[in-house]
Amino acid sequence: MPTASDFRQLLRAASLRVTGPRLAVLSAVHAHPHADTDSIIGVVRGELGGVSHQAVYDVLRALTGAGLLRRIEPPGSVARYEARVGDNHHHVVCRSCGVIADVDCAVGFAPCLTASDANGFVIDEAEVVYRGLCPGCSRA
Amino acid sequence: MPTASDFRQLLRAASLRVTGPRLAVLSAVHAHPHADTDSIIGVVRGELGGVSHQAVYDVLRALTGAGLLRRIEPPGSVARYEARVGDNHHHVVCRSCGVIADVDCAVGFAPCLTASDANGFVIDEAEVVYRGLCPGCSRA
DNA sequence: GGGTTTTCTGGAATTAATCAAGTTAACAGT
DNA sequence: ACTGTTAACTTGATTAATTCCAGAAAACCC
Repeated sequence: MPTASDFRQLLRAASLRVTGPRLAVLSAVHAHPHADTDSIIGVVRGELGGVSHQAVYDVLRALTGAGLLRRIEPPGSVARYEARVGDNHHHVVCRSCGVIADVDCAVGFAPCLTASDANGFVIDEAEVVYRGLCPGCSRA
Repeated sequence: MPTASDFRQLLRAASLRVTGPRLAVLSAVHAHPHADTDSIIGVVRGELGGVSHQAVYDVLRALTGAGLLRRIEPPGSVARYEARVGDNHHHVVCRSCGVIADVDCAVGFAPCLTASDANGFVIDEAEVVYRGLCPGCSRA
């Protein structure tokens, strides 16, 4: 788990000002992968006290834009954020309880990126969402 | 393009009552693939006159549940609907203008369904969203 | 430390979608 | 065809997530 000083460096490296809300959001997302905005607001407020929801929205947007966080929008869910960036990984969503887990790319390269017919689109990324049942729900 | 009588049969085969709003929604989604709910409401009202938005929401849910329509939720967009169901096809979203196009599965079978490590999940489906630039935007 | 620029606060507004109660209409069975 | 039952639709309010806005605070370059 990175330290506050690591987060500070990440922000500086991205030419972003170092602020309390930003450090707290980075820490919260590292500690709670796939958390939605509301949960992150809760964690951040638990750490810093009063922080406006708007600040968290702004921070999430800035950090996502800078590539320090990744925003995912699973079908049937609000936006969620994770700190694993830069590696080509995907997600599996449980049909029953909605829990999300990471799934590494099966074949070692960007999966399915070579679509047969892209209708003239220039494709640069493919995101895969798997659906199924998590270990707990598949037992029940 | 299917006729009103085709839609009627589809509804009956799914044990759904045949109503004006349902026929109009089926027709609208066939004519406008990847349309969002608001656009569909507009098309349906143009055809039938006054139809409540709630009716359209209800119809879309019923038809999706019956497998007559498919609901997609592209990142950064509201829910959209399409009439192509039952074939394993995916979508490409233009980063610039947001237009959506169909992409057939590259390899002929469910792509990437064989994830290397699924964390114990029982995976039964994989949906792929490609991102890139549409022909128009890639020229500009 | 001072000035500039970005960020945060507080509150209102927007958008998508759902909920709820009552009315209307489809269709199965006579 | 007529009627009863049940599903579907209407109307209006409500929730949830997110964004917009103007002003106050604070980060950081010098």
